[in-house]
Amino acid sequence: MEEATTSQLLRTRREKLEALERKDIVPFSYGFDRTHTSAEALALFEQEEESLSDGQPGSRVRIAGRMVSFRGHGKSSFAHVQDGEGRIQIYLRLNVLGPEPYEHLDLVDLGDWIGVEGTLFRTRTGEVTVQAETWEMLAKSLRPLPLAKEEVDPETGETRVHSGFQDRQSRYRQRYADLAVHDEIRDLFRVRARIVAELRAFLDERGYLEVETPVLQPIYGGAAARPFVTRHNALGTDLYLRIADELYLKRLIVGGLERVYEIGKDFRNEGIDRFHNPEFTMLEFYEAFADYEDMMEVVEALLERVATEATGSATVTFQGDEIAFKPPFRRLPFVEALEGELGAALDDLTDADLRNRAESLGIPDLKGAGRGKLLDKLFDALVQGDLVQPTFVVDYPRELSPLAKPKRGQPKLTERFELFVAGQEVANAFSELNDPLDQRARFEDQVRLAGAGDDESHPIDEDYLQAMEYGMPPTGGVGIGVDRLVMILTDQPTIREVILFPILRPE
RNA sequence: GAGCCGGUAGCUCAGCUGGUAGAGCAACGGACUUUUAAUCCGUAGGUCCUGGGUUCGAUCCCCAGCCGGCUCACCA
Repeated sequence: MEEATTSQLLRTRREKLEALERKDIVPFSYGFDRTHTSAEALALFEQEEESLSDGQPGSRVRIAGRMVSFRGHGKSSFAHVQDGEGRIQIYLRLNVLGPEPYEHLDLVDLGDWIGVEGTLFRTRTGEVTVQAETWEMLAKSLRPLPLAKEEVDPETGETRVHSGFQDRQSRYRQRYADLAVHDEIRDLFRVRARIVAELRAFLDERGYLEVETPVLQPIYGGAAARPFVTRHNALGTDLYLRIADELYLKRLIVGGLERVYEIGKDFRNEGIDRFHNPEFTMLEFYEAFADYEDMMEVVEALLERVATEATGSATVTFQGDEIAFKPPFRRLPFVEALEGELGAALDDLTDADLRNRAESLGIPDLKGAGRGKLLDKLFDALVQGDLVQPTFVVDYPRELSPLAKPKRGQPKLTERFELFVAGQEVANAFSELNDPLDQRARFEDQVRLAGAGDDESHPIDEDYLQAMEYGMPPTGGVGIGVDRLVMILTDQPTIREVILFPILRPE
């Protein structure tokens, strides 16, 4: 890389760097005593302007940031400096700065970090600006940023972009440049942080304890997915990157931590598309003495609050659909929804009937699929996509839910719900199975499925069963896919837009 | 994994079924002390994704590969 940087643009910047050094100007400084952010400086002048007499300068400020535009006019120049809160214009005059410092502006490029000290004033065109008295180089940029140049059409108000940084691949691979150049991308990730902070605040207020459980696990479980495998050299053993936090969090419930939650990365060794990244952020929370009905209410309150705090409204627009996070959300029993689409009672349909229906819908890969998987596939194909408004699909078949308690009065079903929004699964929850004998039987069913070719079924976790044998209180548990929630709340079409560094094939 | 589309200057893109490339912005030199898409004059900048093939000649056509986008599949 070092030797390949022979392009004219890169060479020019190296030469400027060398010229700075020859003039004993430190190109990479050690700090800068900033007194105001750009936003603070602008606000300050707005506030003090009235009390200033004509021509009297405003307050003295020291601002710092990245130079993102420069307009030289001979003996004076204008530039914009961008910091974490926005941009502010600086005005540089030969007779204010002095000949040498003004000349040295020739060695500044767009993208350089500079610090400026000066007084605030308003230009003829009305922009609050820092009249620079001194400036210093904070960090030289040796590579041109793909800075866009925008013009707002005075008649239509439309913004025309003269150049920019559009290529998705480049944006994701060089997220630093994407962020440096796009205000809206920085804002997006601030909203994401706000969403996560609100999730925490909500749970903290309700007495949930935030915990951390292992990412490296000797046995994976808690979801149906293929894991990543890694190797611990000293132990001489394989470990799995977790596919869910579930089984460890429920061990903590056994231990008497009655409300726990974890926000962390899960890893699933599956395909990548606009709703799936191999590592993704999951929130799971568990509450002793609650059942899935209680958890639906918690989820409703949580989402209404997070949506409101993050976006200003409980109603958001996602890809053209208005989505209202207004409790109560619709409840739709799984079996009822599926029977409605199939036009028959599930009890009247054999596995072969279901398989035929699935095949006629063109659902592939049905080899080794048991009744549970067939039902699930049919649900995905027939029902899921229509669930645009927040909808709790409730009471899933037992075969699909090896960690959920049987439904009271309907033992073929479980007390489980998934929340669908915009046709996508956003949350998954149950009345947690706390009968260790039943749990062992469910695990054994899973092992049989694995034997039949289902490579996503659970292995038996003896330690988890042991924990449950000590006694696990009735518990409600919920998992929420944070990235998908962020997508919906920020109206982003792909999960990659809400993950700072999404997975790409290595270059 | 399959289908379709794409990869050309730092960025955004154009390039006629073939004659070894252009624009805007950015850059460089010059003029300009309140501009804001600054303006004006001038200059430079390319592994046309990679490797083969066809051809007198390939950014263009063919084959293979790499990377990406979209759709589908996979993903309780």
